[in-house]
Amino acid sequence: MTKSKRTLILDAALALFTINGFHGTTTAAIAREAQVATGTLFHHFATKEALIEALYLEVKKEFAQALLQKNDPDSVFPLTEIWVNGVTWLVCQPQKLAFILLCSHSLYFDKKIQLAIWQEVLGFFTQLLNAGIKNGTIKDLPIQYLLTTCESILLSTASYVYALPAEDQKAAINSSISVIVDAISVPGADIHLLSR
Amino acid sequence: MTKSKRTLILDAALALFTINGFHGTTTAAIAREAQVATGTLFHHFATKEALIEALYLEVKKEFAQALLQKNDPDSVFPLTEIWVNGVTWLVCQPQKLAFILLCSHSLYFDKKIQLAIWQEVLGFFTQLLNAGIKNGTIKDLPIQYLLTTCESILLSTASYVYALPAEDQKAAINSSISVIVDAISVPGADIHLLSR
DNA sequence: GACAAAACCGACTAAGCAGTCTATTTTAAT
DNA sequence: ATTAAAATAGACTGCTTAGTCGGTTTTGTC
Repeated sequence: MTKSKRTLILDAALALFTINGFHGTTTAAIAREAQVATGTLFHHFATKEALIEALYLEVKKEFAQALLQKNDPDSVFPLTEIWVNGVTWLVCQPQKLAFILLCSHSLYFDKKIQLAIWQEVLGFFTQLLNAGIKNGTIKDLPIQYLLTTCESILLSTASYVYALPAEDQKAAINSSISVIVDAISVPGADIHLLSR
Repeated sequence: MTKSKRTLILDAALALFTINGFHGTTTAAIAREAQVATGTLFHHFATKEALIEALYLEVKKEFAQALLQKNDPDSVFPLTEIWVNGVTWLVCQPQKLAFILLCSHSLYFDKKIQLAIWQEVLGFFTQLLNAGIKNGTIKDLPIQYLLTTCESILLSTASYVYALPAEDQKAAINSSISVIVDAISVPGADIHLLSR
């Protein structure tokens, strides 16, 4: 089965947005890149903004799934596994990383976009942090602050690691674990308590 | 002395950019907000992009000066003083915080903008970190990674603190110190070594 | 006060863009 | 095979917008 035009359009949009930004990318350019007529583009997406929103939803959904992916069936999703999942996925999907970065402060999205699966990630992570606070491994700071801190360090770490030569990336990801862990956990506490 | 038109234009641009973004703000709107003719705007700034660049330079310069500001004459600029300087300034200048956030991933700036004073900040901070690595207080990670980590935590902390009620801000800033310090320093090392 | 230079004004324009419209092709169901 | 619906095409349009231009006012200097 060949890729649908809709997918081609989204792929083209992702590529162009991450190079030229939302403003710098015209719908005509997206259509051209996708080898599709502008009419087709607007058949699938009512407006340019709807296209951006659809792309945002898709990327965020993929990202959420990557974060919650279970690699080790015995694992119970400790913080570090989610961390490595996240950085690794972002580094392997640099366009999506750039897109998420672009969206994060773009002001293009007035209204909050509902995204069930992302709420799930947030909920899961919140639970993990709360448990950690309770058992004394995570600093007793407002959850919201812990979440935004994790997110911003995650994104900046991924950006940094991506720029590295491939052979250094794995080691850099491992080093980054101590940064996030020390940032939010109580000094000296037993990290492994977080696994439960 | 009354404000120059040039300043009025920059003020208006800052206000509008942080609300509607670069694309969402027309030069006509900036001129209107500044109570100035469009001709005047283009007399002071050759193009819209030149205006954005000028605004960026000014804001970044102010920010750099705020970071390096000496409050305590006896102090030798330890990391935490710079940190508190930075967060406090950003929280007190929310428009400039929003603008810096906006610029940080905007793709509007193709070429690197030279900014002597910012190089100075970076140089100073780099020196501080290197000294810390040498005396075992700062983690032995690549300077570039330490710098971007500090910057991203700084910005996300400021965003978070700004959203808090005024009476909680001071405490939140103090809590944030442990986050940045633990993130980049060697667990158990004597923090005060950093002051030298 | 005469003169030039700089600052200022706002109507105007040329280009670029999102989105439309009508016509054509493909898909799928009966 | 027929037919309706969905997908596709691309020329076209009306609006928006960055930037211009000729003229006017302000500022500073001798």
